[in-house]
Amino acid sequence: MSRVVTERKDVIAMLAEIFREHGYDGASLSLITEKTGLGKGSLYHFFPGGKEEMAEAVLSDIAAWFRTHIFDALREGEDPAEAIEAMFAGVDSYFRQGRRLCLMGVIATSGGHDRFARDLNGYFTDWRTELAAALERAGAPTAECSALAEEIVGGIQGALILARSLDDPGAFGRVLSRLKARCLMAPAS
Amino acid sequence: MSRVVTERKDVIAMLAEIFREHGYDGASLSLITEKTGLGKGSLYHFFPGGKEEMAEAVLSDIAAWFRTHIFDALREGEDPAEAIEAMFAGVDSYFRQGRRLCLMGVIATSGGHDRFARDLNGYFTDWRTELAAALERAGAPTAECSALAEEIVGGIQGALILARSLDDPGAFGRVLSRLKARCLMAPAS
DNA sequence: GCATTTGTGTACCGATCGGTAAAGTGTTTA
DNA sequence: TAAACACTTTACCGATCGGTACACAAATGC
Repeated sequence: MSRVVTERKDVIAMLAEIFREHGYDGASLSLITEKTGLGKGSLYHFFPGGKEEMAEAVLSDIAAWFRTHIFDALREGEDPAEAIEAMFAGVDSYFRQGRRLCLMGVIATSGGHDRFARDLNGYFTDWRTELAAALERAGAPTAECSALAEEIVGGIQGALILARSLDDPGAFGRVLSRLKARCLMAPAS
Repeated sequence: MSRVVTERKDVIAMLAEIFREHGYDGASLSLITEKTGLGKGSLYHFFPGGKEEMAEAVLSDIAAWFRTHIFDALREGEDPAEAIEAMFAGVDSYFRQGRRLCLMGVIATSGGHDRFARDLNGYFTDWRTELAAALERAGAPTAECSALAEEIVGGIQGALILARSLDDPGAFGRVLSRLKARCLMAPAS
């Protein structure tokens, strides 16, 4: 049944926060052991590939979350406008109203981003593609959809950086609602 | 007169590219000595405070560039609309059409961002403030200006991350031109 | 000329880096 | 009950980390 000891998925969740907070290079093994409460032995038991496998596991975990909670809804939702609205709500919640960074963005600006280029590319490509398709289904002009999706996906990343840099999480929500307004406006245009 | 040997400002320019490319933690002293061609002795002669002073110098150098080339023009330009247009052109050029990351953004997503929080906050605060003021002078509705400026400054950061992650520098220019269009649209609304 | 400043190269420091090895502790299964 | 498995602890590895000390060379000032 439910065990008290730490399972792999719990470790991944903790690792995600550590990488988010300190970046890939900044997340040293000693920091990881300290924050997770797990010794190196346990860590290398779960992730024989070491730090790189840890980050890989976290990234693919995040990618899976977005796929099931955001992208799939955009693609399969009956009402595309509703799915887009749900996307904004989900994003706001996932990034804790601007208090949490996007690990994909963190890795993208990290030195060793080449190592994870495939994950990053897949994540942003999927998001852009699915959002563009949903926008079109919602009635936005075909020519507009791809560029608008690009603007929104990028805008979310930028808003997170802005909120963090200004030490003003509220900036995230403000930008988010403006981006959402653009979506609702597009079909009418 | 002009010397062949490396001057402090040349070192700062090289350091900027190294930090951009590898992040703060990823830019090791050995990497810095290799890329700059300067030994530790020279480095610590220019920057007695070590790596932290190097980053500090780079950040204040960047802040100064934006102040003189972007912010001042936004504030003092006779034609605010023209100054905004120049801002977009300057930004596109500065970030090499999306092939260069913003070091402020890189540091913001870096673990040791607390150390440079003041620089980051100043940079983004100034940009937002000056752009909002220019927008208002250009005829945008007062209530709109601050939020629009926030959206644009954030949008630029996000576009850089997107361009890097998608390995598609063109995405930067596309988002940039859409953001610019929003500025030109605002006064009319 | 000589002294001073400015810049450089080399060797070294302790601390920490990511990673390994292997003995030990449970818990599960046959 | 005993072998098998899952997980942890501890000690250790060589490499690299950021930083220091100091002798040394090149330019500069008088």
